[in-house]
Amino acid sequence: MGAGDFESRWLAPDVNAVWARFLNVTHRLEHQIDRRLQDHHGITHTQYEILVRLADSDERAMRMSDLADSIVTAKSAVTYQVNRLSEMGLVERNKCDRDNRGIWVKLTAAGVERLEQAAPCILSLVRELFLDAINCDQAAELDKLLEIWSDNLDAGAAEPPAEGR
Amino acid sequence: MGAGDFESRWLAPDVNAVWARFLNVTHRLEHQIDRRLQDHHGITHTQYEILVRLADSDERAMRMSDLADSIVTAKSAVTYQVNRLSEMGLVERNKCDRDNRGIWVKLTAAGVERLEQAAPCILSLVRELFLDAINCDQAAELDKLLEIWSDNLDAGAAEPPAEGR
DNA sequence: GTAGGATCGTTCGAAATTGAACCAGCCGGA
DNA sequence: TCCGGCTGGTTCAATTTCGAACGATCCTAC
Repeated sequence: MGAGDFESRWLAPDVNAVWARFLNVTHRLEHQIDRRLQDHHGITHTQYEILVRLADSDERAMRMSDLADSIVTAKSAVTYQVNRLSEMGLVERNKCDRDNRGIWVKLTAAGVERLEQAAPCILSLVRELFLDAINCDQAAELDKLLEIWSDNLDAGAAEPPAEGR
Repeated sequence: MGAGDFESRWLAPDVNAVWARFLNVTHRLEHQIDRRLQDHHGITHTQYEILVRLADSDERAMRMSDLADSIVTAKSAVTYQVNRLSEMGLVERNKCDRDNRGIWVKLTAAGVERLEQAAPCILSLVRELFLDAINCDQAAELDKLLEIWSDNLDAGAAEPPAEGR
């Protein structure tokens, strides 16, 4: 249904309810995962995500800004967290060959080990809370939705000044 | 960068990928909304959520702890944000009749007004990014998923010490 | 070459979030 | 009545995040 402008009935019942539920669920999801990670593995969710992205990459290394894009945070937050991980010895900061201003963040052996401890625990939690209980059709549907949303977000980010506010 | 995985279906292969995508999408979604709110309406997403919950409630008022449950944050964060909103004159802190230790947070006229300015803008963004592009079937499917996840989260939160594995 | 603009990563100050400690008021049972 | 435990909210220090400003490097056009 197109029909863009409804009047000041800003609380169209469905939109608001679904959206509120969505926010509630995603927040609680992240909260539980974060807690598990901190209690059992001594790292935050953000730090865990960094380790995962590194482990998934060729050479187990990435540039700072790719890391910032991948996770979705400000660059300064990545600097902060990578320093923290470096202090813990889970990550190594090296110069980037191709680009002298770049930093090549690399997973250390200790980093791999820590991740191998944490990942099964977290993945099983993710399955338990998020994936196990939904069937294939729902999963396929979810995947479609994620793709659509992702495209929408790309488009939305591309047109910042667009149209009459 | 996704690959077409049709028959491997859903199970083992890419829990990680779907989960990563989910996180990425939700973070970007919140980020864009937050930005719009701050740029155009001078409040953060958290503050906006507080105003919305209040507006949805009878008497346009709520207890602090209900607010904390509704949004998903620590109680101290609610204290902080409600103070901030109170300084802005969008919200009023009163004693609670029934319970002397309670605080009755109430939307002011200015709060209603501010919300009525912001809400259409935000809801249309939510529709644009999140809802418009999915059809009724998908929306229904999503709603089911949200319910399942919500139940899972309730169950997961209920059993803190037990660990199957 | 070289100037101009974009990109990379850090630094800094301000804001937000968290968890633990804490006080005060509620509630149940002896 | 009184006493322990529970709940509602606040405070405080510590952590994390953000955005803007910055120096350095890359890149393209001239």
